[in-house]
Amino acid sequence: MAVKNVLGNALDRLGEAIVAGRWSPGESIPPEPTLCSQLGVSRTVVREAVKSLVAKGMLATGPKVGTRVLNAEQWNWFDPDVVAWQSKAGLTREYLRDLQEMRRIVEPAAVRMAAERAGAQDIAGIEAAYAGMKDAIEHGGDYVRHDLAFHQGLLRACHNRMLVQMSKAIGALLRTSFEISTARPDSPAQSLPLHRAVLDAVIARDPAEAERASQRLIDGAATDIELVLASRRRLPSVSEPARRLKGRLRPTGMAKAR
Amino acid sequence: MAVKNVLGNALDRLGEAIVAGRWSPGESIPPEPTLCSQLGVSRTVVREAVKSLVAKGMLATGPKVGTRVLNAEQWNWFDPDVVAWQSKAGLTREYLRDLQEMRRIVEPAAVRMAAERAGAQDIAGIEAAYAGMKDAIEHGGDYVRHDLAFHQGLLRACHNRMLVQMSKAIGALLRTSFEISTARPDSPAQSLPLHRAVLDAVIARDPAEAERASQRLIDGAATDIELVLASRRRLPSVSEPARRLKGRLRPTGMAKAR
DNA sequence: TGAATACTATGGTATGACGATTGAGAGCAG
DNA sequence: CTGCTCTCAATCGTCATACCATAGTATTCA
Repeated sequence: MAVKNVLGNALDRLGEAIVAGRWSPGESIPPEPTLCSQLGVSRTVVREAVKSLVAKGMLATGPKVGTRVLNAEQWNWFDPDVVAWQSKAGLTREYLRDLQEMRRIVEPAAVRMAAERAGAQDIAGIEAAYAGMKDAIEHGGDYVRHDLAFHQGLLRACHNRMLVQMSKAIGALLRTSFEISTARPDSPAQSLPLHRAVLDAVIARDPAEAERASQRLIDGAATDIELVLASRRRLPSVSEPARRLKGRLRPTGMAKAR
Repeated sequence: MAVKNVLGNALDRLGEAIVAGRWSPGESIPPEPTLCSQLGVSRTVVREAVKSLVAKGMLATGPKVGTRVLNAEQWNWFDPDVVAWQSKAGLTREYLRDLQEMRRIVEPAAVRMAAERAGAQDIAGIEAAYAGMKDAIEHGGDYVRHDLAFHQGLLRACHNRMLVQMSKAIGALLRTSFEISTARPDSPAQSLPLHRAVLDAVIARDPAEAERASQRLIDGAATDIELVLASRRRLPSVSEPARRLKGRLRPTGMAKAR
């Protein structure tokens, strides 16, 4: 875990605040000098952080008009940072729904392509991830990490830059569905054979079967998530203003573990 | 068309150079002072431009190690700027292929969802775009713009933030497929009824039919593109270094139309 | 010869100054 | 009193400079 530099901290805090709904879309965030004191950094850093957020489609700036928060539809939802901030701020119902729908559409198709195109290296990587998952279940260990690697390997094996992009976002979904399986400890063990089936179909170069197996795998995770979505009274929602943070952002500048 | 500020120009020139393959992945771009003189701007601007590119996943920086170009797989391919730069640098075979595959997967599914969820406003927008397309064919006019609006409206009507994101990238593909129809002037007229069919199915709230109609529409465009891909001897490719640009970047600082 | 140390190139941060743009209120005419 | 114009000021945009932090690289010494 490396420590982040000053800019990284400021960027994260701003990004998290925006994603958490600290300011509603269209609203202006405080002017640069104010942010400087609130974040405890120089104007240089504030400006570079803002520039990064502009680049991610979250802010728009203009002289005199201030720096405004854009509508969430314009954010780069495939950006790893945006995904991380959203995950930290709390996965809303809408976000999980969007993510799940997207995954349901993209992953089976990508797996189908992977069955046609995966190279030996791709398969070796996925096989290693599978071994890690199995080992984690049998002897304890970091299951999520290998699960992530499995799906990411699958997505990468389709050799399509656009589709690979989505693996980052899907990662957030996987993390959540594992969070959930805390309540259902048998979940990983149950889904392991489903993973195996996908991998076997890819190795056998059977696109149709690979697609079906992938769908079964995703549907299993989907029901898990829906169970929890239904059980939780309410999820933290972007639409409810983060009134607790109404004061200034905490101006701590201490290095943060990543 | 508004004029861009200094940062916008510097950012575009850097972004275009990177996308055009001016430096290969892993290679360091010139140090900041060099970029300052090459681009004719202050270090502040160079740094903010670099920060934007870092935010888009194209660069990584570190003290002493320099600023390195990341592998193209890590770029935010759904970022409008990245798409624009790639389009300007020349659409490579691989890029068009990736884009087309992605569209083939996503758009029919999105249209299916749109048929279930589209509101009156969504449909009104798409209907207006269709009218624009028809008018452009019959009386001349900007066909592409309305075609873009049509598909973008469709994607937005599915009310899924992730899927909406992709409309930006698909726009680049549509522009290309229209560029192509210069060689086949009847193409728009032929595809108009296909568009109508999609819209009708959405209005009728018939998801299955909407999906099929969308597939027909996309396949039509796909064959057009493949024809041109096959006819062109070779497309400008990122893999071939942009040797013509070997000297310094042109240091013109003039305002540019956007 | 190898390892510890000093050096240096390069990005990271802070500060101050001035320019450019535009929203908003003041002031004037009708 | 209403409506237009015009000035003003708030805020971002750009530049310049200085110094710090980090990590390769060279140098020196055992």
